Amino acid sequence: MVSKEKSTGKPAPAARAPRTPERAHPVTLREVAEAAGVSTATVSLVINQKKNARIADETRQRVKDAIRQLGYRPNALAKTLVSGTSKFIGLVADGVATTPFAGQIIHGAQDEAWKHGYALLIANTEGNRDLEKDAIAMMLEYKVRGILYSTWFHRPTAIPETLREADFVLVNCFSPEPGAARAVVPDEEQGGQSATEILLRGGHRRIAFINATIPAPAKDGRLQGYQDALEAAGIPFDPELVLEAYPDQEGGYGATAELLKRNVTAVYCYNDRMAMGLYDGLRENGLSVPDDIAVVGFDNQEVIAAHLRPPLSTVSLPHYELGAAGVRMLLGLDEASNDAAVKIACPAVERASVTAHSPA
Amino acid sequence: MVSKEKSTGKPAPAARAPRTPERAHPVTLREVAEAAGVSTATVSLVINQKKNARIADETRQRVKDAIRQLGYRPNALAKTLVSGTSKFIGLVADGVATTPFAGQIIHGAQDEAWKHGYALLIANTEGNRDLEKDAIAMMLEYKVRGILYSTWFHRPTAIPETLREADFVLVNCFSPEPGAARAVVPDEEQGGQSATEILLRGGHRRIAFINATIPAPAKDGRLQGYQDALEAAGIPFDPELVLEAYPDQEGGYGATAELLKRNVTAVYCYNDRMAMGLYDGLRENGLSVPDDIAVVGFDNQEVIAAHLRPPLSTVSLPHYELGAAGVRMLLGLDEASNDAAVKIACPAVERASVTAHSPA
DNA sequence: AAACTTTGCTAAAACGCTTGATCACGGAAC
DNA sequence: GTTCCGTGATCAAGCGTTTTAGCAAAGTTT
Repeated sequence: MVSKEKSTGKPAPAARAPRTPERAHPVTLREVAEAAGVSTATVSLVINQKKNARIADETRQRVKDAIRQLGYRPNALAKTLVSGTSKFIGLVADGVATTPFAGQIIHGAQDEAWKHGYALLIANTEGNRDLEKDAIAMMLEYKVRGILYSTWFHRPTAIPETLREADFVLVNCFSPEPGAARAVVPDEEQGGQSATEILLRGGHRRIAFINATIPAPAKDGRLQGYQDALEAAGIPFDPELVLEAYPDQEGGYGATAELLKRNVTAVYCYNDRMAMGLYDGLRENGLSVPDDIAVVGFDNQEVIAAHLRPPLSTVSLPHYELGAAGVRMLLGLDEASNDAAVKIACPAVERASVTAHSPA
Repeated sequence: MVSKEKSTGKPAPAARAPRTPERAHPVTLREVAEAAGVSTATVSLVINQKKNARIADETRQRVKDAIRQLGYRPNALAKTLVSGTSKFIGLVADGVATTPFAGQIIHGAQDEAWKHGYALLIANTEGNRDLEKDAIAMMLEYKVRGILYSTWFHRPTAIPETLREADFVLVNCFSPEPGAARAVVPDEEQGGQSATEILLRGGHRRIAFINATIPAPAKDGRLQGYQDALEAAGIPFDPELVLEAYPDQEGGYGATAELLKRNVTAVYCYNDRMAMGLYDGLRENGLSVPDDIAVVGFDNQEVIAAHLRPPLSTVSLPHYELGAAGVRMLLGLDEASNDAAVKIACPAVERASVTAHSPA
């Protein structure tokens, strides 16, 4: 019974299967053209809805039917070959997943790229310079429109040599050499100011700031913002109220004792993790948030901030926006110069760790 | 002074700039060939190191020099056009960033794809069916080798019609119709068993399980694993010890009172967020972890688990591995059938919330 | 009825690359 | 002095599109 069933006609029910044509080679323009009895040029014109193309309605319909019939999908690769410019944007990240943050950069970049008809090509380098070089090479070979070079925390970065072969934008990082590249970063000063203002609005006057020990743009910026907010409120800056600790849960916890000596009613922590530790420290000292001490953090690390008891007021790092803005800058839709990084606002997120009304 | 400086020769110092040639059109094979004084075929042969190509060493060197000189980058798009098969793998995710988890799937998929010479094309759909359709269409047009369809939490899913036009694998989800598709999911049963075993190894015999209220493969699987572990340890299953609560911090906190009535020495929580809430509840009742009550969670949500006080023992959801395994299945490197989802182990992560030695 | 104009469509080149077929040439074998 | 062979390189077709120039037929002016 295993005879050649070549010319006997298809026995299967799916006589002209529109889907999954046995995973042969994909349907091409030419095949559509043949099916519709026209030239490939005509099919192309129909597909691309060229306005000044003159095609009879009847023909147009015939082509459309053939396309549907065969389940034709245009080959985007071939398209870019002739047009010369691809519709790819590369995103190289030094830690896609090391942190919950990086995902947001991808997300923002992807949404924005999509909006303009671009596809995102991502590469994760985990900070490995060799991988990074390969990743960039790959992107260059795919003739990306440009590359977003991003870091998972805001910092200065050296620009890889090969990156310069492409149009590129730094995201969440910047070059220490001025004028070297376009960049988009979070506005740490404004963020620090907003964080402090949450406390000021709560009626607090003696506000401590637990800063990080490790140097970073965030360290300086967030402090500056704190000072600016105080100044705007007419409160003299007291260096005594600025502590420093390692920016994690342990650091926050460990800073409790020092903090309590300062006799403050409110604390602004460098980040949410420190705030989380501080919560533990305060609790152990029988103090409650926000009644005894109001707390704000920074970063809006959802999993922490939204779920602490009480939920933590904080300031968001605008990772989604950074990704999106990076794409817009790359495509020339947003203003940007090499001379100064564009700063994206860090919006305040108010929760229950600060009471709105003034304390005693 | 705005005269035509066309034929006056380049005044700029960079006479034969090897990098960034004024962002003209990219250097092509032909240009390299001309520079080296050979045919494009020869250049191609040199680049691809064809073994049975006979090229004189002298020529080979000349070509290589020209490539370096001009900063030539092969056009990967053109390459795939002629070879017929692209080097793309698509990843569609319903929540790249909604959760810290999804990033790990991307990461794993990207690393593995990379390893086999593939580039990852990602799309984030936020569960929007229209977006999803567009995303899949885009990937089909880029002639991807296949598509990874992933969800941010383990669940059954309907397979989008267009997805069938490609080779695909479900990642972190599965089709309710048996035999419909290859899939890779976390091994919830084993995970639940491992979580329970951590407590058993700690010497505990009366172990509560706070399960989720919302139905999910995880709910059933994690319970099953708990029962399996007890049975293996010769401990009769007591339904009284299984509570249910909404799987978040509030739920865990709210379950404290009920839990304390059960008179247990250990608790296994459906997830880390519940454990986080439970910590608060226990603390309010003057109980300490792990001395009074040992706790394990599930998910290994780093930001929580590693930073609670004490750090939480838990079980990892293998998102990275899911992404990587998905790619391997797609490429046919791992065994896989349509009949049953491949399960990836959820490794235990022991921290300080369970003491190793037996309690009173 | 001759001269244009419009309409509907196609031929063919081009995009950057790979690859099987082919060729010229010098040396070895007969 | 043919014939054969190995070496080193080129030719040319083809991958799936887009796009410009152009052609034939039909319609519109004079």
